[in-house]
Amino acid sequence: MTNEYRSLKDHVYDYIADLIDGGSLADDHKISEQQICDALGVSRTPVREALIQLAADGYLENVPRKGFYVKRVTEDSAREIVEIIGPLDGRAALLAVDGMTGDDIAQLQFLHGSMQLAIDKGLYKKYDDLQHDFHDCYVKKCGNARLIGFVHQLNRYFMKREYANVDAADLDALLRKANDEHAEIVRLFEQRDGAALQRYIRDVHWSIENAKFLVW
Amino acid sequence: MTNEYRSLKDHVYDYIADLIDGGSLADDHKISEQQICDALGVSRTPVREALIQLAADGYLENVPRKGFYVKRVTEDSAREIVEIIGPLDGRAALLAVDGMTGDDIAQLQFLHGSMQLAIDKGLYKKYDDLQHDFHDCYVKKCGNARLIGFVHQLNRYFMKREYANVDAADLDALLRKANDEHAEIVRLFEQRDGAALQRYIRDVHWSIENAKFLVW
DNA sequence: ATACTGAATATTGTATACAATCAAGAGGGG
DNA sequence: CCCCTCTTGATTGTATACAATATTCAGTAT
Repeated sequence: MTNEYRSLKDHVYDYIADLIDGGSLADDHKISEQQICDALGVSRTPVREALIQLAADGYLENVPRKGFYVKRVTEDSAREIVEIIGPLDGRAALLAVDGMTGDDIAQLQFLHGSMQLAIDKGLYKKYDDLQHDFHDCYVKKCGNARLIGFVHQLNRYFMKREYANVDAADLDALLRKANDEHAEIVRLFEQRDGAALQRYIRDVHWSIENAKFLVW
Repeated sequence: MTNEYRSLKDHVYDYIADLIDGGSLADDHKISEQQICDALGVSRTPVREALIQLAADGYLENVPRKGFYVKRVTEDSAREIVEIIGPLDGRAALLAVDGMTGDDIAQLQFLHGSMQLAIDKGLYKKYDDLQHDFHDCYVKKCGNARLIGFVHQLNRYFMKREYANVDAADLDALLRKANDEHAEIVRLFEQRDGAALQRYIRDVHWSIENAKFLVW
């Protein structure tokens, strides 16, 4: 039996993390400590502790004597993420492949189909949600908690993509190409070819050359 | 002119991080908040804030209602690190290669020579220090702060290697092989062959197959 | 000697208090 | 009208206080 006690700090952490992940808090939004205190009925101590942890985990940025701000995706941070995610996601697939059940692979197929549908209907936000689920489907089975944490931290930013100033036809083509790659990934999982999976995800699906087509 | 204010929390963070990195705090050691307060003459508030950040950064483990403990390298965490470091270190080399100056490469050569000397003299701890410097020499030039942070977090564990229960001859052979690989890495940097560097570091130098020879 | 019990002590988690700094706005001079 | 300065109120960073939980240890029973 593990220790299931959760401190107020942990509750505050979840509360703010959910707000950010759910999109309720805009980028660069300044966190008001007082507002959190009032909303949850706790003192500033656990709130500040949660904010420090959120900052360390990449959710927030702490400007000394100014406060905590929701970390926005700058051009620089987007590049940083694209430069790292391929090797990590690919490695996760390699480590996960042996543990994937038939149900897991069926789930991948389902998500691939759902994404195709989302593209057809122009539901780009929905596509991003599904893409997140798709990659998480194998990442979470890689058996490496630290790797899972790294990938989750990076994936949070992909959930924030905005397609506002992108040509619709370009975007459509971009997503269709990406989803064709998802089909290939499913195929390689079916074949249990870990080495090929790692290579394909790392060098093709997340290729640095493709990065310039990624949009925020 | 940037904001160079450093809070007490930041000083406490550095103080404890240095203790851990310097090896003054044994694995599993329980951090005494009061002891830190007395040593630095501050109250518990900034100490606790620093401890929470250190835990989020992988230095410490927080057991609810028990306290903060220096994170030890278990068999599991060692495996986790070995599974991740290759792809990241290799990618860092790829990104760094164009920015490496002649001085940087001379530094790599020097460190390679120093490591050879350390092996000859049986100074294995010294070897680990130099190895850390060697990899840091290019990692820090990759232009990706997040990647640098990840690799540093992983490298901390390598600094903790203990060679107590390893056969001396085996260890000697192991380190000589590793340092031969360092020579090849230097050569590839001289040739500015980023693609080959990435492959070699990821698949040969940090190959998962080699992992079983790594010792703690 | 070992294993239990409970009081005494220490430590953690949280609330509150206070000093230092920041942000916003009123008023005055160019 | 714009810019500067000063004042006021809000916010951050830190110290202290206190309640809840954990640890230690003396005393007792087995």
